[in-house]
Amino acid sequence: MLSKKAKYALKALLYLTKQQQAGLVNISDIAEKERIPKKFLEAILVDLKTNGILHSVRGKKGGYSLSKEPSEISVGNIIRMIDGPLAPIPCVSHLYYRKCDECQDEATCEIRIVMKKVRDATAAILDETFLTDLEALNAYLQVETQEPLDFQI
Amino acid sequence: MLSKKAKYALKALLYLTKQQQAGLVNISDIAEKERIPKKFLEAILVDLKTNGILHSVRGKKGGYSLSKEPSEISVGNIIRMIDGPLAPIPCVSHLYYRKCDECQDEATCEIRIVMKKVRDATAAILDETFLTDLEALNAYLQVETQEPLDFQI
DNA sequence: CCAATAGTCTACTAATTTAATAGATTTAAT
DNA sequence: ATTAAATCTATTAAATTAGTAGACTATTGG
Repeated sequence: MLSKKAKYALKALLYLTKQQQAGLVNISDIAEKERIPKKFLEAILVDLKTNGILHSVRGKKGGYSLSKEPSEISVGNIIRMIDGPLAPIPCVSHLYYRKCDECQDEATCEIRIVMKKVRDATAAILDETFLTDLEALNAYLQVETQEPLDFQI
Repeated sequence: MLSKKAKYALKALLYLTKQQQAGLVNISDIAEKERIPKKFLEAILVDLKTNGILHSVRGKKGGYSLSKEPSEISVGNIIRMIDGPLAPIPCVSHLYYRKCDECQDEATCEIRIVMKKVRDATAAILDETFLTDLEALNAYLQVETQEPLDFQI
């Protein structure tokens, strides 16, 4: 499950992507428009800043902006920053590899193989979806609302 | 993240699959061989029984066995029984659909579209991997241990 | 029938993670 | 100097996860 924190991060970053030419955007603005608890959002933005994708200016007229191009910030990156590994079990993570506590022998663990497939499929999607893609998708959905997309819920 | 509980369930069921012709297998046996805390395993097995994939006999000489063919029990099924939806957010789940709390408008939520892709890719793998597949994989890994598989960790 | 063995039920607890909140501090603009 | 904004430290509340304890019930074999 994606945490609320990660979802808030995605929403905030997407908002900043849309507002990119507006310059600095302040926390209260993001919190209000995206309905994110302000204090919680504060912590999230500091986190994203520490991870190098946000830039901030303090004081009056201060605020946040993206410090990288939205075409270079992937959903996978963002989720990893907030929630950690995409992998369903630690032993199949690329960037956060860890031996599973319960695992007797990694080399002959069948569960591991299946979960590796899941992690690879997930990463293939999330690491190739960038903020610009979400922005484009949003624009599309706004217009096509009358005629809904054909995927099944 | 897959919970330990779900992982224990998978291990227990795989053990029962391997022991299928041995008839009934008791909790202590599974717990010991798979190194699962016995009392915790008890609860898990009751859960799986309630979900209709295990059969049990009480009393001396009692124990557990699969109540369906291992070729009909998918990893996806098992995980859903223990951890709930495969979907990373509730609004893209097929079997456990729920509106996301934070969501203002589902129809124009970009995050939803990406997460739907992830849920579909995950389900495609887990719903098509059955206990028999894991068993076969295990047999393969046991033999080929000398020459490891060529996938990357 | 009774002792041993094995599943079942109810209840609790402990640890961890998630989702915040409060309040003081620092920085910059006007 | 005042105001608006980010930042830092600390705490808390709720939920989830992982596990434990102990009494109860059913079956078998002597």
